[in-house]
Amino acid sequence: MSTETNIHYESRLAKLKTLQEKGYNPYPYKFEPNAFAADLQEKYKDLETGADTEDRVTIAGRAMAVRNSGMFIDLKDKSGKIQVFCHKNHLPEADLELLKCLDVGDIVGVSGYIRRTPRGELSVAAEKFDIIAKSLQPLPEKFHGLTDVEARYRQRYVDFIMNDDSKEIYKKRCQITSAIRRYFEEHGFLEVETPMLHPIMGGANAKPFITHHNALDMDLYLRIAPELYLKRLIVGGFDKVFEIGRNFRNEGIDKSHNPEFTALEAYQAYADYNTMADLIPDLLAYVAKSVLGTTVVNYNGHEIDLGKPFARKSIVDLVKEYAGIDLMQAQTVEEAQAMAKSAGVDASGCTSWGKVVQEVFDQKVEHNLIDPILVMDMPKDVSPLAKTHRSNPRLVEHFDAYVGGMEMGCAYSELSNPLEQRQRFEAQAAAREAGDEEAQMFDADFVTALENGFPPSGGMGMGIDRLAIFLTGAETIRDVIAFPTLRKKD
RNA sequence: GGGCCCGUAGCUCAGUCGGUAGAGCAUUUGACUUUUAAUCAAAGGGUCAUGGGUUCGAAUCCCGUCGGGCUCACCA
Repeated sequence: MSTETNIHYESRLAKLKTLQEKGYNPYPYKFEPNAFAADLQEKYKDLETGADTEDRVTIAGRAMAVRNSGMFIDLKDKSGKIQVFCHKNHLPEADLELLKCLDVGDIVGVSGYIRRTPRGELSVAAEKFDIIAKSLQPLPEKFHGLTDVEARYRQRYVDFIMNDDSKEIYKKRCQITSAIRRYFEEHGFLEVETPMLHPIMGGANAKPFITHHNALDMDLYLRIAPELYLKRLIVGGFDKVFEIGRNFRNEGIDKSHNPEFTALEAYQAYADYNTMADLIPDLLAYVAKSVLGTTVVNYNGHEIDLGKPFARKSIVDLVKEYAGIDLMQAQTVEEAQAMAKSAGVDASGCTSWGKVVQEVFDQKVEHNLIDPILVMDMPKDVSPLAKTHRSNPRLVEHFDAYVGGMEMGCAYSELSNPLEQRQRFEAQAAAREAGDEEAQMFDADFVTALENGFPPSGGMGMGIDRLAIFLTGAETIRDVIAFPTLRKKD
């Protein structure tokens, strides 16, 4: 961990003072480059070794390496890297003096002409050199870089400076969000914002963060999902809406879970989950194509083509296929648990038929779902906000989308009957009463909203961080979040 | 939260059986000057995460605490 008292800091501070004593400001207001490293590398890729040009450019970036006492500087800007060549023959005396105060990590601005050195390195031969941000902290060693996992996340800016992979993954993640926005806007959806402070938590089963509003003297939950508010907008006549935003869940942290994560939810009136079953694969293919340039994704050694139609199978059929038991034959929890046991799954903790189905699915099926698939028709009791299945009252019209063995998103035919919604909430409240901390709370105003007339609608949700993991091949959710949650250091 | 493992210089890492704290890069000084992890010479840099214990003596052994990793549970 860097401190303010190490020898590097002292040395850099002394150089900063030297600069200031000379009347030089190493923290100017503005500097305008007119070229970027990657563009220059491309434009001059055929320039012969040893050749000079008359072409003059101004570039700016971080000095990543300094050789021969400043004669050669590797400059890195947002686009890439280019060498700066500082020779006394082309540089004013004052600028040569500046080089004595240059450290690796400083941000510099350089004007000069393009040449390719005899060793074949495209360079800007400096005719004007400036330090435009003096860095007081040493950069990690150039060869190994910053590899300490903790340091990488605690000082993510250093990680991004040193590790191009980290930067590339985060950049792609941002492009994914952008592509999702574009997709929905192109399809007539309105991007909306709904509260993150909820008086009643709803829309998902999860443990919440609780905070307090002083003036109202009221506890509030950081939202676990925006669903119930987005549906209120559908009632209000916004027929196609989507929201991209943070959800907060007070649960464990691991490779695929961060306490705050970004979710997409979209709702479309006069549609059902079949509409969403068409939309989700289309969306995923669009995003992959936008960000990766192809629908074919290599993930964990598997080649997955998001451009092909997604399989659709019911969860009960999948359980039958992978666990060899037909849970539709079980009428009670006990029968279902017995069947689960015969398939080697301990479902003794499950309090309902649906939870047994879910448990067997989690243990026997989920990890096998590498190719994209929509797992259709969930048990009713695990999904209190979806419409009862039109052909089976034990199920709801709810599917989960799996890609690469990860649950990527879900969709429902949204429950629109206020009376049924009230009953489902009552069942959840009873489960909550019985000790199920994650059962949903009764939201009376939401029921009132439905009583005002909620059109038949399809809705979907997707975890953007997980999608980013899948599309970038990131090893952990921390790599697709700029500043992942960490324990306080002190 | 449970189990296992880790924490030594700014960074990347050695440190044997418990016996004076090490290297490379980085820094400083000097040399060199069309280098590519530039090179050469020299110097400086440490509360060995932290607090206790055992011991003549602890980076090393034991216990607590803090932080991290893996994993299980919970979960998207």
